[in-house]
Amino acid sequence: MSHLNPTEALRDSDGDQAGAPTYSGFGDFRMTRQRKVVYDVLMAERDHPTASEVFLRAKHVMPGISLATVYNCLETMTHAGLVKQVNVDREASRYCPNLRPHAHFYCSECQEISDVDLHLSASTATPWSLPEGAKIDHLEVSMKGVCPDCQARVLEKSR
Amino acid sequence: MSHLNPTEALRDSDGDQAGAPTYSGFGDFRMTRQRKVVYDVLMAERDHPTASEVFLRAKHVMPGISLATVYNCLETMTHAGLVKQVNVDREASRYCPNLRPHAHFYCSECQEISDVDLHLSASTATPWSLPEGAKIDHLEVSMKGVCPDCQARVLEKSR
DNA sequence: CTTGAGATCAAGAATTATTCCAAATAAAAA
DNA sequence: TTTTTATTTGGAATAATTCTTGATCTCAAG
Repeated sequence: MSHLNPTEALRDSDGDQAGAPTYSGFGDFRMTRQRKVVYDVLMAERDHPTASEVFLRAKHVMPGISLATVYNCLETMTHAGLVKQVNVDREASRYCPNLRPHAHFYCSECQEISDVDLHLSASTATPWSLPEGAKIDHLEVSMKGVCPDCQARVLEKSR
Repeated sequence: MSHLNPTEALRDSDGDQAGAPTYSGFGDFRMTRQRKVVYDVLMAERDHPTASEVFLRAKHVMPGISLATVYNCLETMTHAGLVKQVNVDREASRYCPNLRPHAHFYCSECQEISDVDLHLSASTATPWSLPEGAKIDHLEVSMKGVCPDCQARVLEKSR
């Protein structure tokens, strides 16, 4: 819940030419103009764009930004824990700013990815039992199937 | 448990030169010599090799086999449901012949992947609740962390 | 205000896993 | 056997991502 929007750490956030903005560290890294753009782009739509899609969107705001930089920003922010990297099979990584524990549902009909909340606490039951003594850093749950909307459409057709 | 070893469908299974073996379809595809080799290689060790690793192992048995063929075989067999493709992040896909529902645990210390059984039945609780009306075809659960062995070693050192 | 150190950005080359292609070969069907 | 179809192969092509290198930027010290 209470999680400071990291871009608030950026003073002087108007335009991208005017007087050079003053930067300010956020956590362990500098919230530069390009990083802010990338982050804002991710926050703007709650979908799961690939790096190239982020790149395209970022160019609207900052035409000079480079793909390499977008990759850099995404990696930095992923490490910093501001965004999550989502992988479905071996397709291009996707990124999302949803920080709550969640799984991803990939619809093979409309190719959209949606979030599915995960309820993980010491008490909730899981369908797996970990080997004694293992330490878990990351858990990734991804599902592939047909989303409710598409499923409805499919059933409709076959009537 | 009772799951016919698919290579048993191959008559004349000795050597790979002798008189041309007689082939026989298995399910929907031909169990060719190279497919048998790839499958046997996977069954031989219960680890999670990448396509290149499978390729290397397969060459011991059939020196002339090509990487493209290994990829083809793995894809065919994955579709046929004989092997599972395992993806961890965007690293090279790995393959395993464990057909039971299971998750994968990737140890960031020893880089080994191990299987974690999944108990999925209509009755078992899951930490997620699916959107009403969705149809699930595949579920992939993968974890990253430190396996019991490495964890023990780590704790040992820090004492 | 200038300078130095270190971080970040950018453009393109390089890498890596994987797929595609077209020709050769092998297996199944006739 | 002959024909038909599937499979194998080696190499080229692709796509996402990483690497490299020099330019640029920020912060803090002088």
